[in-house]
Amino acid sequence: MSDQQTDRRVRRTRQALQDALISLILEQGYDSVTIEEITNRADLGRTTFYLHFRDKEELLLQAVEAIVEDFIAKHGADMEREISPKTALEKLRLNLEERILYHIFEHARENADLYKVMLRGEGSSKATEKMRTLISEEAIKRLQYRPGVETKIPLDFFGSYFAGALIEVVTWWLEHDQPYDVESMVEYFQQLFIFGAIDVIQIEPPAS
Amino acid sequence: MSDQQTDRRVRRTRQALQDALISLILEQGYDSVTIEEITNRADLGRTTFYLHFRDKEELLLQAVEAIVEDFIAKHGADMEREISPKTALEKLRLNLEERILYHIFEHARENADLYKVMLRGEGSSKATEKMRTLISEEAIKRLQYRPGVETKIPLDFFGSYFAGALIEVVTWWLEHDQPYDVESMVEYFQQLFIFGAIDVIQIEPPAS
DNA sequence: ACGTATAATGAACATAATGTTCATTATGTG
DNA sequence: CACATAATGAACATTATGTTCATTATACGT
Repeated sequence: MSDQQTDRRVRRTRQALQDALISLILEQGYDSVTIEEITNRADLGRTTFYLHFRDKEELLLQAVEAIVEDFIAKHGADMEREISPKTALEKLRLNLEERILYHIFEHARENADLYKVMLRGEGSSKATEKMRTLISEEAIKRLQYRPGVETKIPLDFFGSYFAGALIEVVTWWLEHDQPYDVESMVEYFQQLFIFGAIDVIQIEPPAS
Repeated sequence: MSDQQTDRRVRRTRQALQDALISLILEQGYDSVTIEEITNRADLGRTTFYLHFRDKEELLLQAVEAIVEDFIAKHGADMEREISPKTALEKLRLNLEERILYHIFEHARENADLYKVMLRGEGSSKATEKMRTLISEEAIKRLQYRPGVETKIPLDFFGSYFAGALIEVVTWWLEHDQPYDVESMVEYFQQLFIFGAIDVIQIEPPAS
């Protein structure tokens, strides 16, 4: 976990700067945070900042990378497992813990502050952009591995749709202080994504 | 359309500032654009900017409001019409021109530059936020008007899911220079949203 | 435990953007 | 054409950025 390579002082300093930036963004928004405020909050000299990062954005991007790496370290194996071909129905029968969606919501809950900043524009746009791309690519990868698939819906369209829906729902959930538990969120999302809104939208019961 | 109330000079100035900001954002990103660059591009004195807007963000937000008002002026009627209760299947039978989704993609195409800036973080986060909220609320409104609806999926969840998916897909489409025509985009989106990914994901044919 | 390498510091400075004031000029409006 | 109001640009105060450098503090290997 903690880099044995880098000087302890460096690790401490970077972590302090990162934490300071996140908390400041949550308090007053990304734009208005100054380098001086960050270093004050982190109890460091202003010049120290420039020893490690070029600007605010670079600091935030590294925070995003760190959290993504953390997720992959913990759940990379699950992700590979879930990619192995299954029908949608089979996937629904997986245990909660076997579903990657479950781990995503869990991870978001555990790192709520950072996720809020990463996902919604309260952070820098490039940080959000990075997350979006990662999720979209992951969704596309899952689809590509299915050999027999034939569909008129283009892969990137599919990826964007999935990433957009997921990120927005996670963001909404965090910003409203997690009004439902993780299990429910996974349920709702899978319902809507796999079976669509047809059951939700229609008034009459489905023609059985 | 063009306010008969306000001085022609004011209209011209504001429009010029707006256009300058949008084009500059698309060239170099929101953050790095300065007031002076905006007024130079618009061929105006720097002080003139402060006669109309407090800062960059206010200017961009007004641009967003303007484009939303433009959409509502043009398609507000269609939106009301579509809200009148129909089953999902009935909705699919509507003519393209009767579907609000169609007009959304069309409007995005016609105002591609502004939409790109509004929707993705290349603009300020508050602008994006505003659009997201508007779309989410509209989606929720449609659902609420259906009296008999019973579902375990919370309304706000539904709204976020819809808004996230739609915005992301429109953004992807614009940023990739509209690789499919409007009709196809509407088709793809409706397919995925209403009937879900089950047809896309599964390998075996559905157990009929 | 010690010496060395390297990190953190704070003062100083140059540069650049912001936001305001004000007297003057230009331009739409009725 | 007269009047109201918009645009202008010079001047100025303020604030953030980013860099340099000599000095102090601290982690690391032996």
